[in-house]
Amino acid sequence: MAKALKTEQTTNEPVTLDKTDLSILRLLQQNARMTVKEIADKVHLSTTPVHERIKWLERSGVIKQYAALIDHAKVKKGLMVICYVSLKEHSRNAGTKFIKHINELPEVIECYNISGEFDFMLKVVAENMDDYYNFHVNKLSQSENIGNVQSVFVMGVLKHTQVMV
Amino acid sequence: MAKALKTEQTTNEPVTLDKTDLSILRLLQQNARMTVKEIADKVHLSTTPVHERIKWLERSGVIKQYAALIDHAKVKKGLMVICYVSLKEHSRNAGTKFIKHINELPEVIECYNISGEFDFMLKVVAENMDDYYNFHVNKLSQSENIGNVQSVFVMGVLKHTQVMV
DNA sequence: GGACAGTAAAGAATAAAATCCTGTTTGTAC
DNA sequence: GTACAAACAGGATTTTATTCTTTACTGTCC
Repeated sequence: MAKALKTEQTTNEPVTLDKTDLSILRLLQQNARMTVKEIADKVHLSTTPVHERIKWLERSGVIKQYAALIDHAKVKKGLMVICYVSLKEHSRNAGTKFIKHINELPEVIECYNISGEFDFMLKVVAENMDDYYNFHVNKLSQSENIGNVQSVFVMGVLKHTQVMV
Repeated sequence: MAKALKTEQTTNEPVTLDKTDLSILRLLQQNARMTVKEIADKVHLSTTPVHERIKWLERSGVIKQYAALIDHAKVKKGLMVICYVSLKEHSRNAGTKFIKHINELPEVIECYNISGEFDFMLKVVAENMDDYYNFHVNKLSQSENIGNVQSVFVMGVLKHTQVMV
């Protein structure tokens, strides 16, 4: 049980994954509830090595989380908006404050620092247009450092997968 | 066990969730491996009702998937790019072909139909700039119907949560 | 008020899965 | 060939999920 003994902790270094690791990852990305036995059958191994590999993938930080994915529309968050934001002031402190603000807004489910005209790209979910307008005017724009904001509305989700390896 | 008897199948209708359902959802969005017992303790119920509620959330389609989330950088997919695409021709058939193409490209992990200047927004992961360039030139642009393509590079992930309710 | 139906939950029994332990196989260095 | 380590199989043990049975609560009809 070599991998089990590696004390590889969460650093930012990429790790080396063999064919079996990748097969296991692909299966778990699609269904995190798949049992070790089921995975073992699919990768043609017994449960022990599969279990050890999964634990190693968790310890090494390759698998960073197991999450239940929710149907937006079912929970009355049918509107998705991509929202671009530029700041007026770009000091370290101003940026930190903005990020803190974003993290307190539950409507914002993703936020990226991006290249180009705007500073940030946000993925926002809301119940409907009124709800989004309220978020825009009363929450997002409350930060005094917000410059421009531009909204792009998502009209349809064509692909949304977790599988990337 | 009222909810257990509801034969609510996956439609697009929003469903009604009470406080307890929302608490359970919040926990599972953060950690899909949390045991029924742990959840039960946190929501101050026994395992039975919690188990039944979870099963109902699955059957009704509120929980659409359990997924292992991967650290991009760890699996050598450190570069994330937001990619805008407009098509030359907008017929139903041309759109369908594009979507089919997108679904065959593993680098594209998300694809949205959007409002505004471009038709689609793609989230793409690649190993590095060369890898992305190769994707852009040899894969994405191979569709004969591609008009404009614009790439925005993600310089940092500031927030990425599954929790939306 | 009291019987009744419907709903929600607790507690215990059972089934299934994860986890751990022991030993075997395989490849490699000496 | 022998020693050693990595990777694995099979089975024992522990933990968890699932099911079953019983109890408690709520509102309605008579």
